Amino acid sequence: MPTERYNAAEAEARWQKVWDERGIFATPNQNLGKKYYVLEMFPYPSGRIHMGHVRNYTMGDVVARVKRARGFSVLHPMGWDAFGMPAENAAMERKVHPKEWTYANIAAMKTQLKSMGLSLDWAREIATCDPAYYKHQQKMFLDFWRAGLVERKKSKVNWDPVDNTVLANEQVIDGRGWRSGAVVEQRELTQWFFAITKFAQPLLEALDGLERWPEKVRLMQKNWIGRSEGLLVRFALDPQTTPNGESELEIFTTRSDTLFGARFMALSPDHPLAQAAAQKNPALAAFIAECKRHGTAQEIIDKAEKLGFDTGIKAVHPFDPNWTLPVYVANFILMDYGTGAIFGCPAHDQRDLDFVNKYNLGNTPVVCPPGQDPKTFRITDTAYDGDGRMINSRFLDGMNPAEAREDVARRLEKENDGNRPRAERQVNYRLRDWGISRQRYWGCPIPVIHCDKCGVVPVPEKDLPVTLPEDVSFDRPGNPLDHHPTWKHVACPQCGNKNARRETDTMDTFVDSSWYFERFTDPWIKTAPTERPMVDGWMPVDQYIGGIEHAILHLLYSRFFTRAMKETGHVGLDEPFAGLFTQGMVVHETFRRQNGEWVAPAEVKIETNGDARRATLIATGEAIEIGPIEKMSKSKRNTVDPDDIIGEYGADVARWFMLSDSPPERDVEWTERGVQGAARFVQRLWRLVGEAGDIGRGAPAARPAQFSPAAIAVRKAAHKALAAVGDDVEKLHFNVCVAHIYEFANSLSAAIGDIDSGDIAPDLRWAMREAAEILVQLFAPMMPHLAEECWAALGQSTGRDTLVAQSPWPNVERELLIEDTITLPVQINGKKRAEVTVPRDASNAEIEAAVLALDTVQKALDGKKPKKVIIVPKRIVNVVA
RNA sequence: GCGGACGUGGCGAAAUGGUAGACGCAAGGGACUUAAAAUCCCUUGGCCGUAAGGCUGUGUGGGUUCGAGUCCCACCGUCCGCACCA
Repeated sequence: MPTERYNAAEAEARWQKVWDERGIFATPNQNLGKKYYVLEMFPYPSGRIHMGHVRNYTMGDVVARVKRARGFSVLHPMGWDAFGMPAENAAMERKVHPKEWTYANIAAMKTQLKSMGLSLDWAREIATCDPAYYKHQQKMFLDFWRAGLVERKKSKVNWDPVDNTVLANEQVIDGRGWRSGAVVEQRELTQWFFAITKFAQPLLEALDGLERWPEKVRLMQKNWIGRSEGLLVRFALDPQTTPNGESELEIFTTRSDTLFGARFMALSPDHPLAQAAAQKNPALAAFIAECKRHGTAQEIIDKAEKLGFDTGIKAVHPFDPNWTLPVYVANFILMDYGTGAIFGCPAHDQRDLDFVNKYNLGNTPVVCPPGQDPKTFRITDTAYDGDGRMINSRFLDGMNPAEAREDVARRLEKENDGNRPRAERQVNYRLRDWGISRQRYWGCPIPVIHCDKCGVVPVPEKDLPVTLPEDVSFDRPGNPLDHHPTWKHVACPQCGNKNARRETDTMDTFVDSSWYFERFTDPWIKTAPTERPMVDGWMPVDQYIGGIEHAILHLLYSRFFTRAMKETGHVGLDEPFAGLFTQGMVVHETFRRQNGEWVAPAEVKIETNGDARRATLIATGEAIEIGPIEKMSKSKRNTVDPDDIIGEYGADVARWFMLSDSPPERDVEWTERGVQGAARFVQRLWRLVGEAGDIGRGAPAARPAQFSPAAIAVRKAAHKALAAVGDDVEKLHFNVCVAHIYEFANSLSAAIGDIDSGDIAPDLRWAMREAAEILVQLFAPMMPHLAEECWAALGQSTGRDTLVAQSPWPNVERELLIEDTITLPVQINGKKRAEVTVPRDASNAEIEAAVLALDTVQKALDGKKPKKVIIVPKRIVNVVA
């Protein structure tokens, strides 16, 4: 057995080559048998991997390697989310073509990922910017369109007047464009939408079935979809007061029980009735213009006063023809929720109360809280939105609000306003349709042609893909596709009109990432997005792993997309991800110079003196302030480059440390001390396996029939660790797996230390070899290179020539987990006072007798009989004195 | 404002309602060494005690239970998500 230090750099490259040459991680699309699909969220090719990637892909790799060892056909692919803004920014800043920049980044990052030793099937690699990929996306766009899942409609968008582009809500910071800093305008543009709202209800309902998703993510999606049940009520208007004789106003409410507390009606500034009234009322027009000037940025909304303008229109209370309500236009009513109009019940809605208090409209409480006297209950500054009894509400008085809502709904449903009921029960969702149009170059072209005669015409399938032109210029602001001299000018595929134009908008990059996991199941098929037997065989993804930041957007879009693909025949399932795991971030201390400048960890030297730590700048010796621990980011310069770590310590050390310190869903702090601890353990394992292997070398080939107590002890430790790691890895408790492996290594070291090296019995030699092999197999998913090296060294003595990456997961011998005697803690009145050791199969009566015989118990009982003796089998005994 | 999660040694953390602190890091002591590195051994929640041992201890206060870090209620603190949604 070798005794020199394990040389990670040399060994890792060597084993990666072996895996590669033997192609052991390629998963053929045949005889799937027991399948397991493990996937990490694919990266954006920014140019370099970061520690977050290392953590994410290590977790996925552990799962993939364990499942492979357990006999599953494992699909574990990797690809590139390759479209997006940064490539265009690079083009503008560095005069490099987005495609060139993107593919150079992919090449660089692929080299980095390979150095991590991930068990990926690179034969399935895809890049979303490849026409061979986005061709199918365009095909599905057209399929969705035919299926009524794509709409083209006008909508308000965030428009950056400097960059000349639409911005997503996330790209608007304090009302300004994140890049240009320009004040963002609200513009009405005709955009392409995916009709995700058509699936609002199924997307909501299916959340309950996603049992292997974090509760947090399910809840976030539930809130995002935002279902609320209420009543659509048609208020009659006094036509004398409306601009064009309008006689009805529809509102949506969830509080129909408070109708008798109504004091006013309010319209969104964008409401048609408000717009019509403004035509005839310049002051109102001015008010509406003022409302629109205010952005939708959060800060503005928080501070904005509730403002209204009385239109002079009068609405009639649905239960009293003689009761009229003033109709206001108000700045806090959203046009795109409900009907864009409300009735205001100030006593039970804080926002409405603020409004009436400003305009002196008064309020009537209609729900009396429990314990309050209805005669004296008043509302002044704080609305009451709790439960209680109805008051001041005629026929509703005495009911609780839920009963009142039901009563109101029943009455108004029956009442008829000509041919329609006065009210209808309605469900509203907060979820909006997904606007996918982007005025950008580096994205998937929307396969549509605009013809003056035929309107909007789909690109015929034979003409797909619509590819991006490569000769584009980024010198002018705006969309290069629009500026291109020839690209957009085409003939209409329907009528032949020579003056038709291509759609120059491209798709949101979230579309690209909404189905890549389905493409991975057969990335070779050229004629369709998916090959049904394959996609149906592999899907769903059994374990998806990624950051919590995708809890809503990516994961909701993907759920929608899979449903849309099912409707158009591309897949056979609704939910793409059976199991989801959201991993925590990698965080690091921050360092600052006296002048406030951030300093990178590599530039800082840290000295410790007892518990005190002192940092200095290596270059100058200047004292450095050690700041808070924060997410690794370029701006704070607290990043650690995976290449540097892999170069210095090896990939196994990086992988082990990423798994060892914190539970995977929590943030993990990257520390030099921690990395060194992992590096020490790598060498320790190398020595330990060597020592155990030496002892095991003389072992008989066949399993001995009998084992000595020493051999049994070794075997028990091995099989206990095997069982524990096996369980915890299924639960993704990698940090606990790491602890079990440490524990096993410690006990194996101790066992070796106890052996008298003179004459070692064959059964002990056999047990040692078994233990060493189990140890290697346990850490192999986490430190695959070291494991291969150890496995090969152990194999020398038996002539075995296999890869640990291809060896089956060992079977746990359950009988080794059972002890002959068990030691039970003994409590007296719930406090632990003693221990008692009894045979495993002792009866409760025997245990009780043994416990009552204990000195401690005798003393505590002081001659009296215990009130009760509780015996929890194999757990604990509690004597109640 | 609404919703959710979390709170355990000096630190990262374990713990199906059943012996709190496994495992790692850091720290202290020791062995080996001319010395250092590397490695190995011991100690390490707090308080009292020479010791045996005792008391105390999972943010705070209550409760359920034979038994609570774990379940329930209230409060304090931290973090996250959503937010003019009718």
